Amino acid sequence: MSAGPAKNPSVVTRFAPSPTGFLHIGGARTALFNWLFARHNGGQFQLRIEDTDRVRSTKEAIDAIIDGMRWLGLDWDGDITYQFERAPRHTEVAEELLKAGKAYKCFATAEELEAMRAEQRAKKQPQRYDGRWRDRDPSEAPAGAPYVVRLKADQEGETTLHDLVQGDVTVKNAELDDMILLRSDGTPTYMLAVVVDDHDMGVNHVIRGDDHLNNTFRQLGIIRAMNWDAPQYAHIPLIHGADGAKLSKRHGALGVEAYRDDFGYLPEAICNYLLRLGWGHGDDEIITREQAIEWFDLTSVGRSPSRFDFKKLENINGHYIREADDQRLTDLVKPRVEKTLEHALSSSEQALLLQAMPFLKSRAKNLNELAENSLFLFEKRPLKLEEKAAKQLENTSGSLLAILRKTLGDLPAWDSESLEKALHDVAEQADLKMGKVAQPLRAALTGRTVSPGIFDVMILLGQDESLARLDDQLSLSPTHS
RNA sequence: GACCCCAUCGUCUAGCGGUCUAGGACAUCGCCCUUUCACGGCGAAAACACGGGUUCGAUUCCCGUUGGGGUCGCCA
Repeated sequence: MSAGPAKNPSVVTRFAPSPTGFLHIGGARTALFNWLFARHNGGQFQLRIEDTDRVRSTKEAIDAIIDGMRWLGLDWDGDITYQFERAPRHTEVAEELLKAGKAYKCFATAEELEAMRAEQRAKKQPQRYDGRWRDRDPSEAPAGAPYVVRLKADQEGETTLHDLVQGDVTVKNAELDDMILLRSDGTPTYMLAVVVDDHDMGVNHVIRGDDHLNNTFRQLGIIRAMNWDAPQYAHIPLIHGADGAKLSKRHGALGVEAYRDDFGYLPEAICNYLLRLGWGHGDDEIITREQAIEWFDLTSVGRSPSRFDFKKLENINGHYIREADDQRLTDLVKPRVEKTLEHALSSSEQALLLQAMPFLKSRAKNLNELAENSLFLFEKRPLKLEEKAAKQLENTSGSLLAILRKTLGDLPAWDSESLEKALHDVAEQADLKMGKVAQPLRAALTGRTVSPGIFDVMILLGQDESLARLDDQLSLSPTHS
């Protein structure tokens, strides 16, 4: 039954995106892992919007993130926390640290610091704040001069992080400089805010991108200064583009809504793909949400970055399309078809789409292909033939089409059995292989060389429409005119 | 430049000292099924980065090299 790793209902995870853009694919995976870990343990999964950057944070981005989370089925517990609203609390902690002598005021100007860094760069020294105000008294500063509050970080010893994914990572405390807690305008920085929020929200498992690994040591400094318990950390490797470099737009660094709207992927396919990127469960490839919840654990998360592979995503998406409910697919494909057709589908056309879905869905890897492949059902006569289809008909004798037209026209019953027999008879009489008969017929009926089975096509189209489309081609046939 | 992380087929991965003549999946290439295209089935090709150790024995442990990545903001 419960084959998965041991459960711990006290687990609290969170996803904390900054709303400066859409929910990108890497963020989606981080959210998924946090969600899975919480659900597996029967714990809590929280959503926190890190909107402390007032200039770059937008309402649109917040909506896009929430929309993306919902689409992927990643539901969170409780209300969304907006970090900016908690600024007073962050400031309070900074003041407390200041009072306890664990933080201090630094009056160095931005220009001064830039000069310091430039010098360090020139001397090929590590770039970090040199602690010039660490032991000076504020009275040494010009009256009323602006200042930032910095953490008085430990200079001696080293810190070892027991990361749930990366293992033990040790960094010398001397490597870390005194980070800014409060900006000169009094607003809290990200470093302070995350630590305080995670603590106050009871977050005990921080699962985030590898790019935060170095930050963790700084954050640990604040936690130590406050005498708080540190959460467990799990730094998951980043997703790279197909070329191994940082995920660029061209290589998939798009918002999840692009995967939904532009590429036509199903959320379950995205989740399955993302789950397998960096995490594995033996040889399992297709993993249901229930299995994922049951099996997910942090110890099986890989330590190396993985490359984003559209081909594999397409394959998985194709699998889920084949599995998906016909009505659901019809609803998803309808707007795409309507966009191409430039008019709304009538209720009978929608019914036809639904009826065709079982034959369409095994041939598509995404919803765009699905829509594209269904177009022949709705196109108005006379059909515009694809180049290959036109060529196919050119190479077909008009007499064969005429025989087909007559045979099919005389058919009293329009079901697959009758149609199959009719076509076989025609092929036999003309001494042709089935393909030589079916292909031109397909070209005439769909305008393409690729379609669902020819009998299915005829049934979907109906006898009248099928014959009419055949007539269209017959009237154009040189041997007939 | 400093610090940190990573390293199995083209890609995602299984492997947790002997079971490995290294398994699966995607992609690729054959064949089969077949009215086309898919689906499905069968098969092929394809990897332990390199060099040192440790060990009776390393893909698995340690060190180094190389190669990738991340971080060094009054951004998050």
